[in-house]
Amino acid sequence: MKKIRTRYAPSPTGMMHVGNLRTALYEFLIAKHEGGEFILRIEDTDQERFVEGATEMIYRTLDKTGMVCDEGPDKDGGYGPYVQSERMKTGIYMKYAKELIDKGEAYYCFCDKERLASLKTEVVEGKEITVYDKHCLGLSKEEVEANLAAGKPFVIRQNNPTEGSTTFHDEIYGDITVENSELDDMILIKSDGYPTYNFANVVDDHIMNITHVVRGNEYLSSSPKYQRLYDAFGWESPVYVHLPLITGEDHKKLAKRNGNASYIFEEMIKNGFLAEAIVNYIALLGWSPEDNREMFTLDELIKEFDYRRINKSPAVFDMNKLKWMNGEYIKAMDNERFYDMALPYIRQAVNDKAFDYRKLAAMVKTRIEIFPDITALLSFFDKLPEYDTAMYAHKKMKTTQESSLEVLKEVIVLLEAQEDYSNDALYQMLLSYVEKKGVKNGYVMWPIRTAVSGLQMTPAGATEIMEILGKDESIARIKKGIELLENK
RNA sequence: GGCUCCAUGGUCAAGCGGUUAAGACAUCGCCCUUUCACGGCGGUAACACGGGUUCGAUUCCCGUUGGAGUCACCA
Repeated sequence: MKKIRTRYAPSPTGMMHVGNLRTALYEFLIAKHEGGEFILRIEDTDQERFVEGATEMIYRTLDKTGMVCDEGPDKDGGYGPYVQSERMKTGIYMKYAKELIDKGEAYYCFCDKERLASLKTEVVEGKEITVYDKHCLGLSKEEVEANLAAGKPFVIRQNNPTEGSTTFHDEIYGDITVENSELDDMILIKSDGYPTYNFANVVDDHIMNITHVVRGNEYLSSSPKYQRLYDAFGWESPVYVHLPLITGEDHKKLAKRNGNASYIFEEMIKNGFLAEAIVNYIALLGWSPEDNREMFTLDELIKEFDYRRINKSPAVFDMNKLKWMNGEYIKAMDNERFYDMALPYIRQAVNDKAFDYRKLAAMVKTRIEIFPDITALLSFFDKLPEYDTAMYAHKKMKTTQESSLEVLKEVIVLLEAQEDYSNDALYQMLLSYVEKKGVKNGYVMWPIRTAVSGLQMTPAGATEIMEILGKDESIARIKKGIELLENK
């Protein structure tokens, strides 16, 4: 069997969102699952939309996610160049377009904007629908020559039949047939000499020996036109794998432009998501393994990924579930790596106060989903928040404001006498107090924790917090609590 | 609007003619606990509708409805 070759062919026109990333991932997995090759090709045929730095960002993203390509602009595998603007300089697109003209499968078109505008027949949902009328197909050879000689601007259009139908086969969606009369004579070569995406794509995929064309299903309805191109050239068509769309909460396709920044990969990384978690999550958007497994490393995905199990229906991107998964990755993370990643957030939360950062890191590790969660969890260490004394009353702990005041007053004496402020020592000390008093742990711990944190919930128990805070600050906070309760 | 595709809980998703219709997130409750979290246990919640085919349809076919995609000298 032929070695599988897939390609990721982004256009450097901006940010990469999770939809693009998922396409790249599936292309990567399909190839790697069968020991094939994954190729990166930059499709920069739109000179107007080109964005400076977009190509570098694509490299960074692939690098960060571990999708190493076998061939690409910086890794020649004998099929280069891998950037379409460079390929164009070799003249291949024009050469192939002319071959099509010779075969009668394409033709020169000299129609100007005005004439094209007059063709616009209707407006649907704000979009103008134009169907080209094959006007220039009727030009004689002499007229074409004369126009060319006069330097008149031209485009080259595909010449599609007006009768019959075209069918192509997709691995996920099966056979898809479209009436040829529905096929517009799309432009192959633009008036600036650049090929359109449609044309460059087919030519390059063929020349580069791409065996599996994997792309989003927004291309499904135009695929018959690509199929006609393969047929016109007499080329064997590739295996098509169209992927179900990923949508936002609104069930609409993720758009790169005017899209929601929260779906852009780099933004997500900035916002505290892990690349591994994102990759794992999007792998499951449109595909599922044979068993019920959900947690996969990239290598495990390569092993398990069978593209025949790809879904047909679109999938809503669920930020909630990604957060959950991110939390799972954080919990499973190596402590050192977690510490390094958490440190900036910890320092920010405690305003660079001289606490034991490692202990703080250990406290929050199992309690966060994304790194910025750290701030809200730890900022009380920096500054005791204002709080309502009603918090001292807790039904389950059997505490009231009065009982809390009593406990705090008794305990502050013990705490002042206490020298060892380690968690264990404090806990033992308080436990013996609890025992002497003949109450439940929470009866004592709850008011202390409240006084020392001012919060309903904290990432640690009372004694752990005091250990971090140290003797002076702990006592100051408890005194403050006593004061509040006395003056309520 | 034409064309194309899709249709299992709020979301992801298993199922591929006979099942008590899995599992995960979210949600709710209980247990554990120095609060919360973690962890454990459990609950609520789905085959869009109507016709066929069949002994039997979530599963196959047709239609309806609903949703999405597309209709550029953008990719």
